[in-house]
Amino acid sequence: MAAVDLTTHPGHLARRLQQAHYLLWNTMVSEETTSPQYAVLNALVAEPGLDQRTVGERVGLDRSTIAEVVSRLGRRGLLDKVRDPQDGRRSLLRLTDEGLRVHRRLGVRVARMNQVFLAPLAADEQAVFIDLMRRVADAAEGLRNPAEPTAAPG
Amino acid sequence: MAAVDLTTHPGHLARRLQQAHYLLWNTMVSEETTSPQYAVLNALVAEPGLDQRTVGERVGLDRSTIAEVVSRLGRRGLLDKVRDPQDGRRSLLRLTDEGLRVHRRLGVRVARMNQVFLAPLAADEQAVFIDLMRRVADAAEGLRNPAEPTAAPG
DNA sequence: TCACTTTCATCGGTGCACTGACGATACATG
DNA sequence: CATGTATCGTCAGTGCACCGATGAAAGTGA
Repeated sequence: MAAVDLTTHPGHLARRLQQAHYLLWNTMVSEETTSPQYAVLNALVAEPGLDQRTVGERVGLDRSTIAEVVSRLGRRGLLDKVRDPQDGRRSLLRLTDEGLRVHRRLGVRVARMNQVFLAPLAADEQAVFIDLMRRVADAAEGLRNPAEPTAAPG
Repeated sequence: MAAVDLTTHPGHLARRLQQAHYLLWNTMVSEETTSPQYAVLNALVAEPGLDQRTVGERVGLDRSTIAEVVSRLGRRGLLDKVRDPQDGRRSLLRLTDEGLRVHRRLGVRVARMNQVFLAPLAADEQAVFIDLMRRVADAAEGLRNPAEPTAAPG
């Protein structure tokens, strides 16, 4: 009695979606470099020397998680980490040549995987899907950062 | 150079979506009972006495993960676990009264949270979103189970 | 009856993700 | 300069999610 159909629950679907993507990534992109790790590499390609916290913010990882991911990437020699001489609290990150190589090599496979992932949808549906996911994710993340008022608050 | 815009990558969005849902769940539904745990409770409300592996299949958890989730629920006294006398490999699961109570109590909050989660979308968009997520997730999971041919294959 | 194979649960290992607490550094005010 | 506040990184703890290996139980076939 009172059991619910979870296939209509967006949260449950989001979880299944993420798991499906995880598996697809493992088979089509890389078994060594995970999707969050690739996101970090990508952020540092765009902005070399960025500090750790900001990288985490860019890719959607909190401070604890970005610390672990960065630690793994550093252990594999894909990035260097140095204290900011201007601000001793910050860690500045920069890709090594090997990090750049890995990022470049994975790029093609990531694009292929995205195609396979979205293949069940028609082209116009794919665009709608991306848009809807982004709007929901943005809104939910906005609930967490409770305002960030540019103008003066009340 | 060659950095990519991750906000157009469905996998990255799926991860952010799942994280957003995780946070919303924690604040609006429960800090003790997680979303996967609720899914297990729900599956057992629908089919009491189901075996552990099938429950995992219903809610999208592999054998290792369902074992851990069931272990936590059992430790909290929300379900009972007994060996199948007909098949000594299987574990049969059944909710306790407390498990039923928790499931019933969370139902209302889950519905409220789903509304908040989907609030940024118009009503018709919400239906489309659910449909698209389900189709992508189903297809990707289908890639894993390599056929299950009902009729004779080629 | 005796292998062979399949299925289920468990265990160890890895990785992501959160919370809460901590120490170090920086900044802001008096 | 000293005190208080905010920020950054880390650590400990919990939970989900995967893989591969192992062992127990069941089924299959010679």
